[in-house]
Amino acid sequence: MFESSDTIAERLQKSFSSLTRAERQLADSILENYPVSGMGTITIVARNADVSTPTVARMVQKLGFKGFPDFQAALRQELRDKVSDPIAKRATWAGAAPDEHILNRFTEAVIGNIRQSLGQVDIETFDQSCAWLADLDRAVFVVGGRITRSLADYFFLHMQVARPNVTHIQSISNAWPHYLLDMKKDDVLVVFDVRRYENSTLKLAEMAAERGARIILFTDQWCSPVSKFADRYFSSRIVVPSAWDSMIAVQLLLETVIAEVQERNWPATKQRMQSLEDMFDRTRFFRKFT
Amino acid sequence: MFESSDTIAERLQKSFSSLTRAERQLADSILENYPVSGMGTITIVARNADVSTPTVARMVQKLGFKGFPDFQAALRQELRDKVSDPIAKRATWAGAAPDEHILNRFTEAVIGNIRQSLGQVDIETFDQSCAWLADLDRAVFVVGGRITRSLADYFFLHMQVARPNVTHIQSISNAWPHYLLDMKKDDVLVVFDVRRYENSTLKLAEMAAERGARIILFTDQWCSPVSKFADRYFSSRIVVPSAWDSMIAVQLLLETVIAEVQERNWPATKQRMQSLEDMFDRTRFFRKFT
DNA sequence: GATGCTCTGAAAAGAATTCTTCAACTGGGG
DNA sequence: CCCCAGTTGAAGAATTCTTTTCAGAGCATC
Repeated sequence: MFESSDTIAERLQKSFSSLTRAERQLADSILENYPVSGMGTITIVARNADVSTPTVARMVQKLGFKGFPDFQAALRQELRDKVSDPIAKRATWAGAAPDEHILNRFTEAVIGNIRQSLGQVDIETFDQSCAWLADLDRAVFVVGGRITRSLADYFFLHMQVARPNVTHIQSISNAWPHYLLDMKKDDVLVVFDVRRYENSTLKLAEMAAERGARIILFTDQWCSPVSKFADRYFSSRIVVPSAWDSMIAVQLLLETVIAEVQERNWPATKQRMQSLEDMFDRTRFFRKFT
Repeated sequence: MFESSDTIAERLQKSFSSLTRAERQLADSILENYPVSGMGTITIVARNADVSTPTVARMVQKLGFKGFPDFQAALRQELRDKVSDPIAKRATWAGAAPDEHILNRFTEAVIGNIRQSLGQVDIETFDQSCAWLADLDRAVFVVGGRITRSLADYFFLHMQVARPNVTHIQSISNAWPHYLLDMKKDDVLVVFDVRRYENSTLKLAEMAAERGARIILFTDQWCSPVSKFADRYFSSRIVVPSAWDSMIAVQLLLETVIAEVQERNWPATKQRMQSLEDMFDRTRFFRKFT
């Protein structure tokens, strides 16, 4: 009678003529605020439609469901499909490869991560972080961990272009405390910490906080314990179909922060970039074209 | 503590830092497919998040609800409001920010880059590159440039987990030629080179090619001259609304390659990861949870 | 390395819910 | 006017869900 692909709304309309008076009343009520109205308990759904619970139970069975919970599960699934993003469901990314190719599966997951991570970013956090980083009166320190050291390095590199007074606290040595000597109140410490969270990073953050530094943390969805000491933090989703984690969402935030900081300091940044170019020209490390 | 006007998503984010490990796992699961994931019974919600039912009950109380049914009623009300809102808010990435905010503009550009870059990937190139990298008879060398050194470092780190015999040719010294001594025919050299292309990288690639190494190149859309010597290369779009370039598309390809190589060598990779974990446990550099 | 603390999930008690039965009702036809 | 088929809702039984209790496990501290 029903196609298994039918939505519940379709089933209701298809069988509307074979429903009794109270059942039609119920169907109307469900369709009226579809699909939310069907989400409560059977008691609530019944009361909203001014019918009795057995009426609801009977009707969902008429619709081909085993019982009310079965009906509701179908409704939830429908909503899930509907809400899940239109962009996410896009055609495959690497057009030449089949859907199941790792390129497509991986990219799909990454896009999802980006969406989620961006959706959770607090704008005030972003703007304030950029303001601190663009403030030339504050020195900037950057520290990463085992996995995130390359992110820290990347961030350091670009901050260095945008402004003076940036220090990368290399994670290789135990000389960390030395850096703290130069850290003044209101200086900025940018911390990267993802699973597995590192004890030494936590200690460093704690001591920096004691010195009155502003701490900006980039972490994953499970949130590093450094957040206790952080003035602002960004948490990103990093799960991909793989045995380890993807840094893409973190890097995206990072690049955006860099872009914004450079923008805020544009005159200075521009001049620094120019000087850099000049020096490159003179050293001939780089090729001008091709 | 909470405004009564706060959405549940906001409450979850606000109090995320005060949640425990299992609770964060749960919060994450609820946010992942918001708000549908919170709609089932407490048992279902708990199972989806891989936590116990008491954890769910405890968390919703922390969020200021009287119990799970109360929480769910609030969720339903929220969904009802959202659905009935006639002006469906246009989809932006960072929903809280206006369209013109740098977060949205930048992300939009990055997604475009990813789409373009992925669309141009040749599957044979991808598969062949992974095959070479997964072949334990070949040694792997990695080299980056000024900007790409952190990408090279990231790649090196993860390759090292997946297999033995990986070398990162650090760009800091002039000791490059030394590495060539160990490079045998059919070994693999992974080169990163984006604008401005570096002379020393080009020279290195040329000499490696002479020794019969397989060269895999990651470059930008304008294509480094190293491509002359490369057996396979990936070019990615890297333009963003900023004075410099975005490495996101490159990094995405990179991570996908890593995922595939680890997959191809899974038994070995798994064992190496296990050993690594064991060593971490013994050194106590890392925290197991929280 | 031992002690105290917090957190977590298993299990059970308590509180809903869902389902079933059955009597009452409605409206049409004899 | 009465009867009957079909429908409806009240009440109880069975099930499922929610909450509480409690013991074990992991982390921090000394």
